[in-house]
Amino acid sequence: MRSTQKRSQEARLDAVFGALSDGTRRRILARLARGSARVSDLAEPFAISLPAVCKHLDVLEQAGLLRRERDGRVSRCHLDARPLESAEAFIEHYRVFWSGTLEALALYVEEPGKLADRELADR
Amino acid sequence: MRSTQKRSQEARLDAVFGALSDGTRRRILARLARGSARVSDLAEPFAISLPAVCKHLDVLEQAGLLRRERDGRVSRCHLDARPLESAEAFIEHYRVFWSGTLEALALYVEEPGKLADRELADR
DNA sequence: CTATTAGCTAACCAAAAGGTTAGTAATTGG
DNA sequence: CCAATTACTAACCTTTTGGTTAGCTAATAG
Repeated sequence: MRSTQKRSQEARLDAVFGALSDGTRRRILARLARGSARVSDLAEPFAISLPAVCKHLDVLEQAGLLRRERDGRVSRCHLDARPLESAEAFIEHYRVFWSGTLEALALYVEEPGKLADRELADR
Repeated sequence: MRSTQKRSQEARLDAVFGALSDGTRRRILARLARGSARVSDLAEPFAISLPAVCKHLDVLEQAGLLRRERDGRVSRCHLDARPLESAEAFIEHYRVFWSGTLEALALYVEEPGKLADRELADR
């Protein structure tokens, strides 16, 4: 139960960060943020083949970041940004380590383990 | 100058998100958040070989998330979370799409392009 | 009806990712 | 000095990734 939950959350993070690790996919997400679009519209800015774009869409869909809604011969693609929330939550734990105000980091250094044990427990 | 001092922001995001897309590397980062550690210490929790861990450390180092400081035969590894700031900045642009308060999203829908053109221009 | 269009599969390819074992270099403990 | 430890390369293997071309299906325009 706990381990199952943990695994799936880990797999979700794998998929989301993996999806974000490619510039083409990030550009597709940026395009979708302006509104839903057809596959051909999404493919238009790129110098790669349509099937290659389809594979990128598959990756985004697997990560839960894109939904496809088939209407006739047209697939309309929508952004679903919700999986980004867990990705940002992960990164957010490290904010203290880059934050301009070093008070929090100093606090951490003085009391090691306190912050880490609470927010960075093995996951 | 041999080392590329200024790396494109896109390549940096590729590297950072790619580094985060693996659970082993995320666990290594979590460990480093508790303090610097030797390579063997980092490897200890994992059922993989030491060279495999070294490769993960290489990936993290390439992404700028880890610094190695050789002291004798020991490499001491330090977290450098600063590259996460740009990763979070990227994700942050999409917060409006998952945020609980839907006012901003509604605003966006009413005036498409306004928000997107300002914050999500393909870079 | 026919031709075109939109989106996909299938099959293939090269390169990268993630792992292994074996071996090497340098440092350190006995 | 000798042996063990630490971290790393080198070489190799398998799977995944990101791309291709060719071909297929379903829907639509004329």
